[in-house]
Amino acid sequence: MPFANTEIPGKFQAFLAQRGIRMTEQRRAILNVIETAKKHLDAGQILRRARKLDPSIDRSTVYRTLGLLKRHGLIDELDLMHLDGEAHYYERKLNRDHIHLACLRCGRITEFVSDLFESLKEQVEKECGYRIAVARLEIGGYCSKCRT
Amino acid sequence: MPFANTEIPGKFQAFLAQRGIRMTEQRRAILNVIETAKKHLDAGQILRRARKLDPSIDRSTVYRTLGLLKRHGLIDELDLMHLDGEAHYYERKLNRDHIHLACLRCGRITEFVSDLFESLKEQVEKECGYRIAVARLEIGGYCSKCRT
DNA sequence: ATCCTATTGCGACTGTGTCGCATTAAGATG
DNA sequence: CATCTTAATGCGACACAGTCGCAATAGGAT
Repeated sequence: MPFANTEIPGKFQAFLAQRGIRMTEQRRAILNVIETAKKHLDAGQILRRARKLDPSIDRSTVYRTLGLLKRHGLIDELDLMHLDGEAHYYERKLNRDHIHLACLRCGRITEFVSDLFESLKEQVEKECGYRIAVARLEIGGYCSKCRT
Repeated sequence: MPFANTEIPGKFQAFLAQRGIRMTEQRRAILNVIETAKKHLDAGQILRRARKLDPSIDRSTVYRTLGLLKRHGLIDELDLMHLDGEAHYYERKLNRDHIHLACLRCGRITEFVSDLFESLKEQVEKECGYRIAVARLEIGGYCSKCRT
């Protein structure tokens, strides 16, 4: 994922072990792919990369593992404005939420961290009485290079 | 859609006519459904309701019309955290953007308008050099009734 | 080494969304 | 009002994401 990888690889595995969740050959491969990815991947891409590490892996195992990681809050699911098909994209969840900007012309994805975003979430929790689990802000527009 | 319907029904039709876009029986039915909807509908629901007005309408016509309305910025496409399947939901685009809150337990959708959201978008445009076309903030969490 | 059970692969399935093509009908024109 | 052009439609077939039940497999605790 974007943002320099400051996480220790293997963090997922430790986290899951701590909860008594069984570690398998297939999960190791999938976790590895997600933890070392340098861009947002969809389920199909994760499958193809994981198969290079363990060719037997099935599509449904990827979906089941993504579900597991989502449930435990280790990854976030993104749409990235569906620039290319209907698939979802995944990224490691970091300490800090960030906004995703998708350029509707060149397709580049930019990430942006903002204190205003944090304040906005606080406002929502207070004024709407919500306990926020996931906050996804995705913006479609034109980047500085593509802006007419 | 939520937010009291302050729009004049038929606004879509006027807008499209002004651009020389052909008005058909089918489109009238679909526009009618979207303009009078009191909640967020997905393509399948729009199809079923439109068929009550004009039983001949085909699925692909609904998708093509939704595409048309999207391209002209008359509707917004939402995911609503995919609480129920993978479909997209649609709503009339209003003058003011709003945030969608989806309760992960009871499934209720709440809308929220915030000046902070507007400031955040301005910040993104300035600091990232983006021209924003669509901004979608969706929050999954637990509403005041469902919060444990 | 054994055993329990979580996890897997497989196959079949559902549902969303897309597309090409022949037909139909909007609505502009005279 | 009749004619004509072409945008829009219905149909069918398709691509692809994601899900699920079930029998077989393999973690890892004992």
